[in-house]
Amino acid sequence: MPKHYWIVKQEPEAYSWEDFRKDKSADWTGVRNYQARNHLRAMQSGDLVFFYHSMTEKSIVGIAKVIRTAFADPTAEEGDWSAVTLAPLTPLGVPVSLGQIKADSVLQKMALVRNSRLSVSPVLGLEFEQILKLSRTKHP
DNA sequence: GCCAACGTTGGC
DNA sequence: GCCAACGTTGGC
Repeated sequence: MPKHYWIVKQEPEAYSWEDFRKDKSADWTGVRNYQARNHLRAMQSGDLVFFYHSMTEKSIVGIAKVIRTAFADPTAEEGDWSAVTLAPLTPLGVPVSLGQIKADSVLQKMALVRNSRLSVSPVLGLEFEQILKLSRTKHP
């Protein structure tokens, strides 16, 4: 059982869930924000990670898994930055939109909503379950 | 395309 | 150490 849950954001035009699925795994590099970096460093092997499409889609589209914990980001030319390796686990049955998240009493307090600019944020167990529940439910 | 929120930088 | 200016991100 994973101990922690996370959410990472990505512009689908830059690197989509579909790209990720084809690659089978991806090094999560390029994070240049200390808060986000610290979240990367706190990830443990087997932790589950929601994959969020920002900008054009604004929806959680899949679940990934941490398969390698934090290591020095090879793309960083200077500074103390970290990366992890993620692998796609499963797409969500129905993507969960930011609109749904904001309308949900459990989810509207999510770090994702409170700080929309943070590219890596923690997700509570309760929030994780609630998102899974929404992803199994069709909505108009 | 605009703007709000946030982070970073640099002058004092 | 404070704060104004600037840059970046992402929602609308």
